[in-house]
Amino acid sequence: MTDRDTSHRDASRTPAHPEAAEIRLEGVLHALSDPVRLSIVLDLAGSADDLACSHFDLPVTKSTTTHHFRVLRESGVVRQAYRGTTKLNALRRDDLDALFPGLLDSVLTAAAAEAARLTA
Amino acid sequence: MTDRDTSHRDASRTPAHPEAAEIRLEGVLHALSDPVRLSIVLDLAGSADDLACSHFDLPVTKSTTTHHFRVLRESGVVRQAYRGTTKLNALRRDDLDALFPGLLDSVLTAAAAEAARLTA
DNA sequence: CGTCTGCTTCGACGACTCTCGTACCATGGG
DNA sequence: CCCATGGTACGAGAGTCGTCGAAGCAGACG
Repeated sequence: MTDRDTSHRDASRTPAHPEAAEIRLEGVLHALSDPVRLSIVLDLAGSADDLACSHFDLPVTKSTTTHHFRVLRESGVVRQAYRGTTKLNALRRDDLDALFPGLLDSVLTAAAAEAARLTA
Repeated sequence: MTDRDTSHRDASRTPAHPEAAEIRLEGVLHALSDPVRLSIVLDLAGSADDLACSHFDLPVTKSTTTHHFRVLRESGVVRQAYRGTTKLNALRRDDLDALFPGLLDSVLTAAAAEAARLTA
């Protein structure tokens, strides 16, 4: 722990994220087409700031949860960062809005509308 | 063939479409997450009116084309109707806009933007 | 009538997805 | 230092998806 003091800190454990220019529309749509992932995104959008993975109450095991978060991360929908033992998740609102203006909002609105429609 | 005189005419050969209330957001997003289908929708949106299946120049065989059009129809994205030997396709803009306001437009805009971004 | 065109149906195959359980690692606290 | 906690890695299994070719059907047209 001399000059590599920060090597095992938060930033170094950050998993690989695609650049904004690497985000593909098909990938985003595919990521959002899964009910579990859509609920994650919906929950994430409803909260003001980052949420830990453990916050979500999903009907799948931890392995599957990891898988879904990876799909969301690799498609460019969320950004993940470690903080201690937990992992914080945040929507990449800025990047998505810049690339696909209005898309995220309309999907979120549509998801909320559909949820209301089906539970009515 | 007495009272069922119209049974083999255009309307009767119309394949099954989901009701507007049956359209699911996940299904729509999944349908749009395939490059071939997205290009179909894009082409369909660019044209003023219905387009025949034969109009599209897709990099797949005819069997696969049929498959993609079925996915689009069954997810509620397009409406299909026969006219003679050809089949006409049209976006279900009204239904989609009513269910998911702004979604279709933002996807179309995003697809056009991405196409321009990748061919630049 | 015969044939051509446009689309469908039916397997089939490879690839990918979602799911899981188990084993594992890395951080933080007693 | 040891263990509890939160998340990951690695198969593995069931299911779905995209693709194709070959065969078939329904109108159109000579």
